[in-house]
Amino acid sequence: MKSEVKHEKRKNRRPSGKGRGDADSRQRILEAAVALFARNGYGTTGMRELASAANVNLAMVNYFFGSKKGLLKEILDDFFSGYLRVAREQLQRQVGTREKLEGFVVEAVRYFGEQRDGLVVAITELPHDDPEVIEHKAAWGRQMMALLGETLCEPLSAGRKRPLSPQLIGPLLTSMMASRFLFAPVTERLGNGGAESSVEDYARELSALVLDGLLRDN
Amino acid sequence: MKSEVKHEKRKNRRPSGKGRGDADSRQRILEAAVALFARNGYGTTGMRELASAANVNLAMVNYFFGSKKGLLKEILDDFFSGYLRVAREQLQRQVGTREKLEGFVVEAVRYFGEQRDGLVVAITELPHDDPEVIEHKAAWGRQMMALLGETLCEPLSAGRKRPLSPQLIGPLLTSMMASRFLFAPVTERLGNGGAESSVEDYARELSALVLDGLLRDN
Amino acid sequence: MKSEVKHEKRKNRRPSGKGRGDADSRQRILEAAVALFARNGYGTTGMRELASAANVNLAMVNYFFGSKKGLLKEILDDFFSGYLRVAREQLQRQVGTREKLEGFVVEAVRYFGEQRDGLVVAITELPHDDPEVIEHKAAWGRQMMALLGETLCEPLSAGRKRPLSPQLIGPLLTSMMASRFLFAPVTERLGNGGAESSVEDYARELSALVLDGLLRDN
Amino acid sequence: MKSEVKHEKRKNRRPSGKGRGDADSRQRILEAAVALFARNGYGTTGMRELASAANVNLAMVNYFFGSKKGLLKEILDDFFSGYLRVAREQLQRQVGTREKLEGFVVEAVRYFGEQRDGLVVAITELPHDDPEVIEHKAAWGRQMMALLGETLCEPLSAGRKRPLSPQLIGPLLTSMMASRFLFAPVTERLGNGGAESSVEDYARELSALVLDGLLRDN
DNA sequence: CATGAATGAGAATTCATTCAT
DNA sequence: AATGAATGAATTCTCATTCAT
Repeated sequence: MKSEVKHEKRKNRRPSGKGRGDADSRQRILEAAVALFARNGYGTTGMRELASAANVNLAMVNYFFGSKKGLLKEILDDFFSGYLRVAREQLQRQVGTREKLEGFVVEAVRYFGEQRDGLVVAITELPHDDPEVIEHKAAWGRQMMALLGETLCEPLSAGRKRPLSPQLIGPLLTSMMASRFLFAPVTERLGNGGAESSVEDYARELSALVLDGLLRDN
Repeated sequence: MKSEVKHEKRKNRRPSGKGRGDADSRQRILEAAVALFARNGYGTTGMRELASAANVNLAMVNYFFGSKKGLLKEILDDFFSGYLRVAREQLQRQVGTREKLEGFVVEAVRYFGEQRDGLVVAITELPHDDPEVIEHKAAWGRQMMALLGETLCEPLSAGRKRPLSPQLIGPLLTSMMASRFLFAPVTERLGNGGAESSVEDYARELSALVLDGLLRDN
Repeated sequence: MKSEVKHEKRKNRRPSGKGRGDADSRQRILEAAVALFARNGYGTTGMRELASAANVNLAMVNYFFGSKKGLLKEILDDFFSGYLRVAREQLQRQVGTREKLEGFVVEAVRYFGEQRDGLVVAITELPHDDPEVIEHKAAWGRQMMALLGETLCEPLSAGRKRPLSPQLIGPLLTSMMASRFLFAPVTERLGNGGAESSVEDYARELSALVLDGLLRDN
Repeated sequence: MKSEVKHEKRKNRRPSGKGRGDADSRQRILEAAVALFARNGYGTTGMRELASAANVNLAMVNYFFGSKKGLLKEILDDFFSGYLRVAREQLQRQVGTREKLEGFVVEAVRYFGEQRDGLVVAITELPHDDPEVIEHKAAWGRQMMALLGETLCEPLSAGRKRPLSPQLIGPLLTSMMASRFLFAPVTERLGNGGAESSVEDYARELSALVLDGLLRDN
């Protein structure tokens, strides 16, 4: 309550200006948190574990983020805002639909690859309907849906019997692109001999699969 | 250790035939758990919450499942074994590849629809690499990969420059089919006016999208 | 309360007369209990652990002994009654004091060696003043004190300035004879090269020391 | 693991100098623990009981000592280090063997009298071979054995047929000196009319018996 | 005798959070 | 900005015990 106000002000503080190149505590917490939440789950990760991984005092987490949930919200916001930005950049270009989609898939997959842990946290927390967090997710979802509706569903639905709704392809595309990263801990255990393709190849392959299905009018 | 053995034996017990219409405690725990884990996350759900939802004494959870993690493992096993069964039934039929895939998607989506909560638990716990749980997931993954390799990747890779690996399409197909259920809590918040398509329609639509992409040789 | 009555009756039951040579459950429980209590402590040992070590159903412990504490009391009684019996046999003989004492030390040490676990339980539970158990211990203590007073303290005090009280030499003798067994888990860790003397030698050595002191060379 | 390090540092903290006459929490816990463990046994004493006896919050025990076992280890270390110190002070003096032994017995008994509870905990936990605790005990045992070997066994064994090993007389002397305190709860129940000798008298009497034996009149 | 289910209390531990310094 | 102490509630799990079968 009161702490919300407090850390709202602190949110964009700079590293205390000591001139040291030392990464500041706030950032270290964020990095440790996204890594731990991704690997152990939000609920399972304790704040002591987190504080010691970030090499900060336990009380600093609440000092900077107000609460554990505030930390989660910031992680989700960071991830979703980046995802939405990438989507906007690609889907609002003035090019053909195929090109738009290709660009979106390639760049979104690249983003996912860079933000693996953020992605995993976002996806695994998606279905959990915590009252404080769910509205955050819905807000981002709304924006993404609107974007997809305008830039993709309209042109794609043109030649189709049944129109494609953003409610269908939003989750669908996101899930597809995320699949590799979501399953990574398991597929790595399967010992495929290290023949794992690069993220770039994965993006291209995925793009092709997606496109030639979606573009085919049925 | 020793308790593992014990409740292994208890696993398939019948309701003790007391003539009471009262459902078996073990089953009630399982049902309450899958629902709560799906909605709140495994780590976030407490055993008090769970026990009271299942209307059993708190200690019964440990009595039947040994630990909270044991309960999770059983939920995961239940879901994955059903998924694998459905996959086998559809993919090992002696029909064309298109028909096989259609059958798989339709039936798997139906299964996912019936086991929404189990699906959500399985997916959201996928990336969390708990040492005790990860091997369970890997074991099921291996079987699924083998099945997909034999029944899908081989025929599909025939006319392609680069072969399709089960490591790619396993996660991909699963994610696609799961996407609707995974995002449900968010999409429901978006107020699409209840114009949600039925699971059957969803399955067919998905099947079409998947197929015409995958079958096109590029 | 009511169970006291119940198991009082059961106390001296015979093995159900099936004619099988199989040691009966009650005995197995007793043996497992004395071993576990000695090694892990009474409070630390759980009844599940006990039941499984004795290879009996968990409920059988309460069936036979009424409660965990009842089991302890029986163990203590078993040990103390045997100790008192040995003491009586040796100390009430019509021989010289030295011979009496020698006999007592040798036979008591032998008994301790045979009942190591019982000894350890008795000694380690000695100082713990549980209201239900303490009277048991006091009752045996009284008998032992009386015996020592009559048979040892009187003759020994004859030529002394200050008389030897049973309150002094009772604990003293018992502790001395028990010392080897009490410290065994630690001394075994010290790696004395296995050059451990036999219980018989230990008894003789101890007897000499008790009688003539450390400074006397024998 | 990580918490081990933390409270290692906390170990020798001073009372935070708040000017409050209030004794340090850590110390209060230690004192309450040694008293309760001595009277009820380590396993039987609960942490709620302990916390409320020490008048601290339940969580402080783990905060300061990491675990209940950590608390036990510290209690044992405190007692054994003091015992070893007393032994060193007396046995390493440059005096005759008789005088050394007399000094040792008198001072050790005095120490035992001052640390009754610590003594009782140490002795009653001696035979319980908890993997985490046993090495602690063995470490102290080794040092004591070495000391006794050098300072006592060598001179004493001079005029003897069979040499006296520290493995024999270490436990023996310790047990003898501890006997009074170990049996106290029982002997007090015996109602000897309060004619209990002082600790100093006990020490002297014991010293005489040890040196010259029961049969020698002194 | 023996069993498995069940119970409620309690175990030790960890939780997220607060606060004075 | 940072710290260590402290808190009360909650955590998972185990306890000894009971009971119907």
